[in-house]
Amino acid sequence: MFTVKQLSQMAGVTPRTLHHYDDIGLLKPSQVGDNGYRYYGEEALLKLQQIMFYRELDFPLDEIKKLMGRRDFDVLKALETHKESLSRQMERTKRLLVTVDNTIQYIKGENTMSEKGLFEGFSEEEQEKYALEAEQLYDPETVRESNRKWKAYSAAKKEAIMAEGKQVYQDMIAVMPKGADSAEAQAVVEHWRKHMDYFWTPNLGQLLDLANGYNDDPRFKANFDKMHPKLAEFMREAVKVYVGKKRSK
Amino acid sequence: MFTVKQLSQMAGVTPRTLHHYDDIGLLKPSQVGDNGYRYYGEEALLKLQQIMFYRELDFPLDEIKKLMGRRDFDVLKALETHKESLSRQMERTKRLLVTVDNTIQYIKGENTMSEKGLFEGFSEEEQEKYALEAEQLYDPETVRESNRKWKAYSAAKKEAIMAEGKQVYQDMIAVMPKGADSAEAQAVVEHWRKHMDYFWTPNLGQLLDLANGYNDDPRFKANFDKMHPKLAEFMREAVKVYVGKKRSK
DNA sequence: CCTTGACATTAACGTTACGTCAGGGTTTAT
DNA sequence: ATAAACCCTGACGTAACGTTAATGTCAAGG
Repeated sequence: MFTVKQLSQMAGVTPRTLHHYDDIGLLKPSQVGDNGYRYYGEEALLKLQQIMFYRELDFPLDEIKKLMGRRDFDVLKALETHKESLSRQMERTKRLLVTVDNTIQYIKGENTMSEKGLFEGFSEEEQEKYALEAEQLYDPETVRESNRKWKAYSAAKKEAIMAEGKQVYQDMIAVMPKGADSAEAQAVVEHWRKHMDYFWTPNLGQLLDLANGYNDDPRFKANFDKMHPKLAEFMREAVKVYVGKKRSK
Repeated sequence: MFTVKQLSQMAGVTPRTLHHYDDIGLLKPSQVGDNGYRYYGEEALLKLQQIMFYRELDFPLDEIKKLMGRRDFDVLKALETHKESLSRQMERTKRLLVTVDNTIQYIKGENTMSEKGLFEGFSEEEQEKYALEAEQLYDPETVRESNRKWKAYSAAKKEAIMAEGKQVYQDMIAVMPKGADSAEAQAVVEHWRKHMDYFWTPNLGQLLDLANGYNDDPRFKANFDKMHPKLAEFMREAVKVYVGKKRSK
């Protein structure tokens, strides 16, 4: 017979944990003394080890409770289910990692930017850094072309282009009340498309990808959010409509 | 000015969430009416979007609170830290997935086992299934040799070997009180090593790997736990001592 | 026998980020 | 005027214990 402390040390948990398991009826002591002391036997140790095995797998306690002493088949099903949830969790974590990474890159870019006193949002370095990843996300050739084109511009020209870009987005915000499928919004999208020619000439599919990228890429998203919190989303909608109309023609 | 519901719908959260953020001082309303109603402005929407961005990355609220309106450099550090914790989480989940998978395999094996009425723990099927993974964990050639050897034995011989194996483990349990470095325990390890010859002849490093495998592989672990909850661990210790002594000679 | 230290008990609050009533005002539309 | 829809403030519930707090028990030594 073991006392709480003894058992807890053998199993590598705290006495409090045993109290808790007793409270919720997951692991009752084999005996209880007149003094109220809990006493556990060998079989309790085995049970506790089973419990801890499932705990390591992140099963919640009441799941474990239902699982213990069940037939293998049920356990099997539970494990399969659990496996899927673990898989989903991993996918999610993977995504989060990418996002964090992107954001880190973004902030680093923004830092260099402000150091160099460039106008906010799309510094040259940022463009380059972005290009590296963009090559994987989008089409490598077009991205490289975009970069070549951009670099060829003079500094003044660059600023003019950026300013025009900002204007486009401001226009976009202005027509938001009209709705993404309004004539006004569609006109701005048209303008935006022409503006893109400074970089490269996207086809309809790439236009969609770009609008989606504005939402999904945190560096873009952050810049758009600065202008208007709904801008990125609105553009996605508007571009979707635009492309839909163009294609149906 | 937006009411709670309006803002909540724009941002995709519940009003309760806004109440909560107000309570903890993470996002206060821009104004509060005489009736006690909360009213939020555009800037609150921006802030909320920021908050939700961090929330998506699984930052706890008080972290976000500290982070908001901080200089980029601090945010960068926080993100780097967070990235590491995400990485760790992913490693862990990866490990759990492997374990769950192993366990599922183990249970399936146990089922076939009992169907075929073989003695518990190490059925032939189980051996084979195990071999597949063992080839990746250990050395493929030796594992294959082990399998060839094992298959060559008659059923009676197999049972005899298994029985001897059980005896070895019982002996091991018997000497546990003496300690892993006791002469008695070391003698049993010696015996165990000879016993392994029925399968193959491990060198010292492989001996260690085996003992570790007893602890890390859930199918082995479960069988060992049936005999004694501390057996696997004790064997690891004893074998470590054994190998240490042999090597120093 | 008494004290001391190590151990045991129960009770109850703290943690995280809200969900979910409950009870009761306010605004808006009909 | 009245109902629908919305607002408010509590306050409990969640998961799995950690952490005091107040108090009882046991074994050993003086």
